[in-house]
Amino acid sequence: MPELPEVEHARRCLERWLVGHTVTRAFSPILVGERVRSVERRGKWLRLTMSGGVLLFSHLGMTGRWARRAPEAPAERWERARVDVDGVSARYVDPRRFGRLVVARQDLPAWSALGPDPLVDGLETRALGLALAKRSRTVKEALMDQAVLAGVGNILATEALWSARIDPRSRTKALSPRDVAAVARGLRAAIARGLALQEGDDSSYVQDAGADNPFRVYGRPGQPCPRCRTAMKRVVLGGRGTTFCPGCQRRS
DNA sequence: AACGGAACCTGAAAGC
DNA sequence: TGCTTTCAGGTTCCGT
Repeated sequence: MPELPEVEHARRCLERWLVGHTVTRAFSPILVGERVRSVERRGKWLRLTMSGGVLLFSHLGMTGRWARRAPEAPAERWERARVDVDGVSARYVDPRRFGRLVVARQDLPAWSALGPDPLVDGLETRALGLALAKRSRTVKEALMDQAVLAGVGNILATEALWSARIDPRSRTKALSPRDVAAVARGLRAAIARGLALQEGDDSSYVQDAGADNPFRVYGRPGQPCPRCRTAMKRVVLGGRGTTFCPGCQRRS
């Protein structure tokens, strides 16, 4: 689930595997011979800074992940790229190919345009309220706007709005300061939960095919709301499936 | 400028 | 069983 928690986990993995080491082999010759200085994250983007100032941006799209392998290990199924240092090979695997890897000398526009990152910059209720108020769409769509808050995707938005008891179709303008505070709390909790799910020396998905859904609301239309037992509904907002409880999520 | 919708690509799960 | 449809954690482009 490449949303903020998964990407943060990927960041920590890449940092552990690569920082301080020199690239011995990579998908781009520009990277070979460079030492990896740092691995940063903003929203769903990763930025690796190399000793010579070269930058490597990585976005995991829908199905991307980084996996640690031995340099001599065969290519993974759907492996798209690799970055090797002494003894460690980081493999980029992405079945759907929505992810991106970009070598650049300057920050990408997509990176620079990101709004505040909840972990890097903190998630302030007041700033969130101001950003939301500028949009005239539904709260759910506004939360997923990367310029409002970097890193929030379909799952975090869905879970946070359920926590806040707010109907995802509510208009941002209609939210009270209390509502915004509740959304902020919901997001912080969802991010913390997401991070707690991450484990292992691999940025792969926690849930392999067939594993059970670790979320309370996301992906559970038709099931009883964990809070009030009303059957949860699925609607489409901004082209994305959205699950919510019509019983206890209020429309503002 | 802002919004909805299609496109990008591939696989898994559900439906018939 | 097998063929078809639907859906998927994200972004970007295009036409209105």
